[in-house]
Amino acid sequence: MKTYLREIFKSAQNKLEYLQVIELQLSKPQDDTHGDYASNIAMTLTKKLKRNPREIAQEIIDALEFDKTKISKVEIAGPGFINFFFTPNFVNQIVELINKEQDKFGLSKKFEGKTANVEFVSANPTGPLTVGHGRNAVIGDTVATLLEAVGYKVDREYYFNNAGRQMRVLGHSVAARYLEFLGEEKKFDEEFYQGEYIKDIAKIVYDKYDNKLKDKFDDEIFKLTAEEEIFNDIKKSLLKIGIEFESFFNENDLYTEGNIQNLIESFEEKGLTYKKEGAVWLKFSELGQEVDKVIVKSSGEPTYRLPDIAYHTTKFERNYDLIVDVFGSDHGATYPDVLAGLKALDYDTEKIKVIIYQFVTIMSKGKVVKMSTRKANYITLDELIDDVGKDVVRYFFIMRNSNSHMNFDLDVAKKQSDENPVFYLKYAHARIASILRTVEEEKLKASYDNLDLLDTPTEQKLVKQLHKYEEEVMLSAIHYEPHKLATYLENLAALFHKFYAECRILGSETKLAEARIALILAVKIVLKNGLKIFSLEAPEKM
RNA sequence: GCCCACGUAGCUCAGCAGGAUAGAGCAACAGUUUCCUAAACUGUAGGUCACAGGUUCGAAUCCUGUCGUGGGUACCA
Repeated sequence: MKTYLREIFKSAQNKLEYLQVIELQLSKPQDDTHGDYASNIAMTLTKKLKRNPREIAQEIIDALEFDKTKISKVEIAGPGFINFFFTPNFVNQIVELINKEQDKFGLSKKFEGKTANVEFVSANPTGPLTVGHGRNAVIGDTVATLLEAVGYKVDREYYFNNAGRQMRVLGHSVAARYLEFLGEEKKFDEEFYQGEYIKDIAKIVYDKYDNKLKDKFDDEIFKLTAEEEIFNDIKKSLLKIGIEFESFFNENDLYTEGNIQNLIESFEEKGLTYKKEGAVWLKFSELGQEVDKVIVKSSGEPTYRLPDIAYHTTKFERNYDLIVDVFGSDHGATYPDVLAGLKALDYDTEKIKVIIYQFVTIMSKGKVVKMSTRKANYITLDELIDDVGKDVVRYFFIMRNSNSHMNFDLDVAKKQSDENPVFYLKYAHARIASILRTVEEEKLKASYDNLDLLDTPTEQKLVKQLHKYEEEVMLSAIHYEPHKLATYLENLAALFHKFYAECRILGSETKLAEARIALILAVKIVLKNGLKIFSLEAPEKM
């Protein structure tokens, strides 16, 4: 529809010169008595032409030449909108197209040949994934799928750090629990990880080594066993919600491969570093940041900024066209440093897109649950999945804008899981499947010969919603906003349920029934394709 | 103090690439099953789009300020 309008406006440019210089904006009016598409072009021209907008609108309409079998009506409304109404005959052609393309419908080749790296989760192996990581995981995975839907070849990447202070404390925590097994009361330090899983890991060490590590509190075994066990659990949890990574990137490799050292030298060569109080500072103030910051501590250890920058240089060296990072709002202040550092080294930071999502506030029994991995007062992602199911968890985390603070009432989620919107979507799909089973028994089949019979307001709304699918996928992908597609699918399901209530198939005249079957087949395909982007099941029965 | 995000119906949130009368779900109330799945549909009620200015033909949407909420502001990651 939109393409056709652009075409007829283009041909009219010869008649009206002012159409050549102005950009044509087409919008979908909220109220359908205002047509299928509206243009504000006459209003934007008022100033330039110093004429009444309605008058200009009339002049434009007179200059437009269009096919009467496609456009049924063009009218001027309100202050000077030009409203276009399409014929069912033209609009309904999409039904056949969708049925022809099946699961390819909605996919785009716009970014074919381009590669993207999406980094997400990236939790260090110090404990099980929590509900908080869940939002990160699902946003990252869904954005990756959306990018694939518009043509990108995507690598999902998990970045982790198995060195450093956090991990030392983890090792000590296990060692302390291990000593408890041996009956030795080593005081369990307050900074140790409190979770029960530490005891499980200590038990594994004990089973393997008995009491041989009794006097080796600092032995690497504790840390290594912990890392291995915890990572296994993390991968299991991820698999449980349908997420698999192409690669796990170990921060430690940046040290052993020399990336860190090379990076420091690069900064030095550019004259961007200086020493002060025994530490190495980077001149962030010359890179558009407020103050200079330490990149190597006086102890000789780099701060987190250095490996983060070095890590991103590897992404550039791996030649990705697009680099996406998914961070919680607690990292909001660190990524500008990374970008500034990369820019100083002449990397094209335009390729980097950072998605910052706001934290999920977990409510239980009317109270806010404060989460801390170390203190072990958290709800794990596994527990949540077991409680409400994978699909509800996934949908819950992408149905809202990443920028919005989200409240998650655990009690409500458990109690009302039946009323979750995800069931509404699935039910629409299952309902169609059910109709199709019945229709088959009645020996009725889909036909595209009389699609123009689908002309009631309800049917037209439903068909027009199908038209929007491709654009919604594209917009959700290029703006990294999965929730837009979720809103779209809910609207589609609502329109279908309304159609179901108003328009029967069995009992209708055969030609109409066949056209309606074609329509619901198309709706089913779009629902299924949309649900697939979210990695949700599209059930045939419920 | 400074930086980032948010503030829309009782609750959870869409709408924010400026457009016509601000939407959905839940909760409340009233209806709809001899008829393809009632996990559905229809209707009623519910709003100073935090507040105050500005930009313009037009602002929930863009800009400035104020208030409120969350996060950040380390030689922790």
